[in-house]
Amino acid sequence: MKHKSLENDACPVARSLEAAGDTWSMLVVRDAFAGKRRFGEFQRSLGVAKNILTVRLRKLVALGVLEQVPAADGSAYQEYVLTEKGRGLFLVLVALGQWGCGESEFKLVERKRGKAVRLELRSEDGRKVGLDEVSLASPRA
Amino acid sequence: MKHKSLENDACPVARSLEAAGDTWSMLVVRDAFAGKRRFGEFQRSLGVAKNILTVRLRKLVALGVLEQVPAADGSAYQEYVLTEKGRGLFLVLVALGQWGCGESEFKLVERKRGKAVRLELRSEDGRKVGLDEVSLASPRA
DNA sequence: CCGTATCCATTCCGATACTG
DNA sequence: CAGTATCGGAATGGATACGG
Repeated sequence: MKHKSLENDACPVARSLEAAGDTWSMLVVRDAFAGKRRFGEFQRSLGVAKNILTVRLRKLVALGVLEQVPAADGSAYQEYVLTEKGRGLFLVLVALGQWGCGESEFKLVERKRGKAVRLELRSEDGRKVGLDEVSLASPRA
Repeated sequence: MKHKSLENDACPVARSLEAAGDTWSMLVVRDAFAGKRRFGEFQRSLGVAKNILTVRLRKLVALGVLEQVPAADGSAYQEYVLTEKGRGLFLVLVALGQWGCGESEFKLVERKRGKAVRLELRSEDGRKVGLDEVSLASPRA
């Protein structure tokens, strides 16, 4: 049977994995957040085969994470920039980064003041909430 | 060439994708957070082939996300439970869930008070920080 | 019930060559 | 530079059969 597409799964986590659930997509997004826009920039940064990159870029465009805009330098090519939806993946990226660093040495700073910023769970009234104090009431999670 | 392992990549995002960057691993983790522990529970919930599940469980154990413990019911089998490290993936799961729901209808509640909880960026002194106010100063991101 | 083993189809990925 | 085309090998996934 064909590999099940998660795109229409009831669980939002599963749906999100459509964009995050392969080796390269999130790394492309990471590079996009780092300001990369051109095919060659992604290709050299990631060391991915060009045909694979082509497919991934197309998929991210189809998912509405990236959009193609005419190159700023007047060349005949496209640049790939994050959409509003794509920028929403920032929290996912930060969560992955924090976890990969064991919760301590991940460097995320507020531009204006240069102070460290962290990802946290907060209740509606702004109180900090611990990982073990919450329950997931999401569909099929 | 062999598929590049991200395990030793300089970027923490890339390293985390070793655990999150395939179709099934994060869904297994999601189910583990939902209280599932047994091979068959995962298998029926995910509809994944048993051989693939075996491989994924082994990988998550090897990565220190899950650990095997003797079954509570005295059967000869194992149960798979989240380690401390594995529980750290909760923020990643929440980030994916929030994104999949377009930032609104994701249900995460504080157990004690039943109030909604959200994932946010906060500066060291507790101020809420917007997505566009921060910069990533992480290696290779 | 909990896996392991095997087989086969599909997909993914990397390398290379090629085009404009 | 920015892709497209093609190829082969590796990994992934599904189905099923089997054994503890």
